[in-house]
Amino acid sequence: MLCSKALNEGFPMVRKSASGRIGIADVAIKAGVSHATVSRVMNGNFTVDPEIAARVRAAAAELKYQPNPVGRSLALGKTDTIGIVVPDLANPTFQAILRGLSRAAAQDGYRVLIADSFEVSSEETILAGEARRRCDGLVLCAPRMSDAELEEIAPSLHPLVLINRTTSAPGVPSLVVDYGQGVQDIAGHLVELGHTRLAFLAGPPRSASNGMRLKGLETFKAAHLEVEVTMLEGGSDFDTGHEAVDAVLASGATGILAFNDLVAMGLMSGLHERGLDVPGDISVTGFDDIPFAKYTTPALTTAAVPITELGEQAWHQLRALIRKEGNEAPGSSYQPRLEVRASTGPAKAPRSTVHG
Amino acid sequence: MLCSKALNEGFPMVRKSASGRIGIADVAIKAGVSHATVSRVMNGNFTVDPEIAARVRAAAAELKYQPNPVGRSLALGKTDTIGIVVPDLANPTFQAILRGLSRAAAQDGYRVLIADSFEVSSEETILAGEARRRCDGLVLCAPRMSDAELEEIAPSLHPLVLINRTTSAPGVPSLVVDYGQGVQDIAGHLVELGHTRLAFLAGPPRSASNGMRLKGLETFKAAHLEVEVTMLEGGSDFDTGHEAVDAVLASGATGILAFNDLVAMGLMSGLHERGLDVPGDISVTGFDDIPFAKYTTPALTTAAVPITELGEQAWHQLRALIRKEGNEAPGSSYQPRLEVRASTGPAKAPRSTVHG
DNA sequence: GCGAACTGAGAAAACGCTTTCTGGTGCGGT
DNA sequence: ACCGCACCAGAAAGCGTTTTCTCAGTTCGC
Repeated sequence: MLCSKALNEGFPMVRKSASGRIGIADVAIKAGVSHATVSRVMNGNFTVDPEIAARVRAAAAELKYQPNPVGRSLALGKTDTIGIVVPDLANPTFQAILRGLSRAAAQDGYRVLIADSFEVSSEETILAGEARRRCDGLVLCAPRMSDAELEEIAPSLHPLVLINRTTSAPGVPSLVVDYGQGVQDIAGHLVELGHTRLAFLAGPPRSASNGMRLKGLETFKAAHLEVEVTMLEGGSDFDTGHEAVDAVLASGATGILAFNDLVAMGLMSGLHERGLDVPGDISVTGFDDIPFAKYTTPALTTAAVPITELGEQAWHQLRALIRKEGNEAPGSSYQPRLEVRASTGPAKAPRSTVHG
Repeated sequence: MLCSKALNEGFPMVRKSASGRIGIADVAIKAGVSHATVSRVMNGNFTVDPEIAARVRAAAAELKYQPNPVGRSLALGKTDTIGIVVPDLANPTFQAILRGLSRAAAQDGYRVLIADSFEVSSEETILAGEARRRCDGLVLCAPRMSDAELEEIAPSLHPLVLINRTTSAPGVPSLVVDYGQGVQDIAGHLVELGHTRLAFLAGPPRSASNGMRLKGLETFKAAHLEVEVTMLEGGSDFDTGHEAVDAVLASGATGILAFNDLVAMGLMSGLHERGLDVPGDISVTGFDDIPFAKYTTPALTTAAVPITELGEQAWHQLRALIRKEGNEAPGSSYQPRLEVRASTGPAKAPRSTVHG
């Protein structure tokens, strides 16, 4: 008590650079003008006498003054920051989206704040809310939460853009890859090569993109009754593929559609260890066309998704929302492009069905 | 003029939720208490009558009130956010660091803001400054800027931790991987296998970790005069390795130390296309032990770096700095672990030197 | 030569929160 | 019964900006 009082007496309202960091006030004092004028100069407001402006600029330079972004944010009501929530930062797909988003946003002077939900869907809601409050907008990447929950929180997250997920909440653009068409293209490719027994090594159950693939395969099966398609449980990483070898062999399939490139690579590796030849014995396909896919042995047949571009587009959509351009949130769909490489080849010996 | 005046008269200082978003004031009004009390309740201050606290909590819940982090940040002088600057977000190494950092920081309630300098060193200084001002601390990842510049800006960036780079500026912990020892281990492994002609496929010239590798190789050469080591220019990605095939073959080396796993994979892919066998004809090694390394064909011999852990440790160091624990910024060095897999084998035919 | 319009800069309010300061109430001690 | 102390909640002062408001000093027009 006494102490603090004594201190205050010794230091009567001087404060100056109390926080240690120099602020607008210091510049104002040094230049002999008011805070307001300094602010005007720093923001390029031309209603300031050029001579005074020069003096302020000199003072600012000398003190190496840089405006405090937090103060600015509070006054301006914007942070020049956007947030992105991803289910798993270790996943190359989300890394690529993040990269595209970050690059595009940076070009407009925005930074990105990341939030990794580690695939636990209950965290997503909280993370999204927190991130949104600190930012001017949010990108929700393949959220694992339920449709109902997504729809419920969407309004409070606006401006919001969704990647690989849709919602009926209004004003929320969605950027989705047409995984359904992609798997159909891949399956078609395998059938053309003579495969009649296919297997799909599925992804994370809660993943919407996995759902889209499953739906695509249903469509495919309906159109190709002669083809047998086995569904196998899986995941989204290497190890999933590696551990699925037994299940894959047990299925008797000769053409394997892996959930994504990672799973395909794990699977190929496992098959190789068993002494099986790809594509001699079994054809394997991936999805995404991650950079590595070109360089596996054999090079992986896959469906290329312009994933970095997706991140970039996400920023453009979000920017439009932030700027309140009444673009009615179009959203868009991306068609994967079949990329035939060396991991697929003619079926070895059709076992269950005889053609021609 | 007249308009605005009329407006003000009609709306005399009501404001309420001017920003559209509900604030502490709304809760205060609803609960019939002051802002201060709401703040106290929200922050778990127990000097509030339980009954009033309950009323406030009810009001907050009903209005779905969430404190505005920007206002909080300004008042508290902290943002609960840290920044990380990386030279290239596409590089798996930096992705892994980011992941480790993000995960560790999240556990302490901190978020991370990313800044990608795209390998242009002049951007780094600006990005670092901007990021730092928005955050409570900064991680500078393998900065490409000069030692002088780094030392100059380091004080203004404090709390700061460096990854794979050191500086003489005080109070800046450094987390470095001992790449020098790593390449020596790898080179030693190749020599044990009988290789006497090695080649090093270098990384980005400005990369400090590349410098450490070069230094390590110098040490190695001094200790193994019988071994010839060719230096080849390179980079840090797949394509670098893929395009280096000619240079590698021209060198006549039988053991190739690639800058990292990516380069090694690209190289193996290129060699495979030329019909060369790894490790039959040429042994190839990588560095980092990225997740993919286990799954290449042949599986890649490499030096494993606990890179995610590095990101994690970076957070712990930064946290200590933020909390002003006087830990005198120890920093630490990580030893890579040689991971022998299938991409290295006995030298085919020692050409220039004959042993025992 | 005087009022109106204009210019430019300072004063002050606002942004949304935390925290110190202040003051009223109720209690216990003497 | 009175003084003092502890308690608790409101008032207000920050935090570092931007921006509106205000007002003094000019300039212009008539």
